[in-house]
Amino acid sequence: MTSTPAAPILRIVYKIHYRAIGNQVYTLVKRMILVGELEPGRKLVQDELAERLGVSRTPLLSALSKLEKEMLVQNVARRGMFVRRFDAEELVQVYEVRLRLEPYAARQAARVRDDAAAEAIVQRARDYTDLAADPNADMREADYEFHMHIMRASGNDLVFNIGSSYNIIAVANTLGLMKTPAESAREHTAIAKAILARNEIGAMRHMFRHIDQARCRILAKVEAGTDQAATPEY
Amino acid sequence: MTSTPAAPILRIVYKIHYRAIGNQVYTLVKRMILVGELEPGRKLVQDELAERLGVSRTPLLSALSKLEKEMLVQNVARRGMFVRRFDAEELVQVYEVRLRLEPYAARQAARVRDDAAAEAIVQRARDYTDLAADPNADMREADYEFHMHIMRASGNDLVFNIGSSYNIIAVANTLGLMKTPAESAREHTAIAKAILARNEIGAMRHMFRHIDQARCRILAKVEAGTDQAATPEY
DNA sequence: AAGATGAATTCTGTATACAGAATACTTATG
DNA sequence: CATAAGTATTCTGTATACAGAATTCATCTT
Repeated sequence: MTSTPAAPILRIVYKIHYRAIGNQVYTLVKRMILVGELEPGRKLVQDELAERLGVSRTPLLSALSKLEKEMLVQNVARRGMFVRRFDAEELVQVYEVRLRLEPYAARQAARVRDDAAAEAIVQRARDYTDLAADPNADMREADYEFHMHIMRASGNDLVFNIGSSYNIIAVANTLGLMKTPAESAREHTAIAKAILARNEIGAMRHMFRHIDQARCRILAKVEAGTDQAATPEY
Repeated sequence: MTSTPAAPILRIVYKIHYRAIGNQVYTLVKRMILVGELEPGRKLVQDELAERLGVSRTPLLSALSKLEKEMLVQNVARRGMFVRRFDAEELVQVYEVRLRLEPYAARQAARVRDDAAAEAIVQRARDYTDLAADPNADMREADYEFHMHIMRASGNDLVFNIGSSYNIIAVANTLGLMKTPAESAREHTAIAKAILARNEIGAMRHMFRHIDQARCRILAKVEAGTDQAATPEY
């Protein structure tokens, strides 16, 4: 933010966007998995996938390594990479993590006082609401965008990184375990409003409930008689 | 846990350990960074590092991709990979995340009722205490082991994965911002005892305080006049 | 002598090559 | 006809090769 007079400015200016193929491949494959084009359990034959993307196996390998760290693909030694399967049990774990991180993120977003970011969040809530009007729309992308904007606005890069890494948010919907879009839309709106109003506690609480409800819903499906408290202290 | 009679058992039995070089390289480079052999800001020249490890650049690239996702190295397009620099600000963010996840992990570990795991945690607390007797011992490894054992015992794979990915725990100590080993040793012991006693709430609270204190200490160093609440609700 | 210009070198990003494991296929064998 | 053995093929894991960007070094200009 502060100027650094001694720094060689040109370096930054003339550097036209260059995006390594490896990164593009990473984004593409990730998307292919999340939208279900590469379905869970499927083996990712490297030559095949590389050719399909028009690249060699080298950048593909980098991408798959990252996705492996994200737990989106699984590497079975000497057998290959497979799109990972998520069961409801694992989904619960994801929600346990989200339940701890996202309320904090929402609170920070409300605290940070970045009007542009707050507006962007409100806009994502609107987008979600608009899309929710269509009964057979795919809500995953919109949901992801809303939540990621909040994590971004929190100012905590690590939270943002974790959010985008383990964004099984999208996969959750695939399993058909989520609440109705209309319900979510209302909650998103409430969260966004609280952030815009700089209501830290409200943002945090709304987010907590939003995620906790989804979590409970999944939990109920996993098995009826879990003694898991509905709302843990932390 | 339940047996699957139809599954080909042999597959699992005869599969002798095979560990891809890529994974070994990943572990090695990570260690080299964490112990400071590859110091922050240093450029990782691929040929040089590959030769030093006795491998080609291909597996090294996979490893570096993963480390990039862990935020341990940074890739500057067309310039190379660099060991990332962590400032106190970023360290605070790490602690904000740990503050949300680790108390939960401790609570789960106390709930899970896995005696072997609980014993292992107690042992790590002992190891830490023993090492703390030596005034100029490097506590990082022991600290890491203690915390990771708890996350492992929580049964939540995602938490464990996040913990091992963003284990800037070690880097924290490097910056000399931590509390004294003796102090930590007492806290570790208290946490371990609570877990062994299946005291969920106690384990959670002890862990919370343990991390919160470290967090406050760092926060104090970052700048004296932060209005950040010492103990946020979530 | 300071700066600009251009050649030489280093190093990244990506493609290709190759050895051996895993798998599929084919042929023998009871 | 079912099973086993042997062979061919596919595919992973890793090494090597190569084009071009970035950097360094030497030379030239004013």
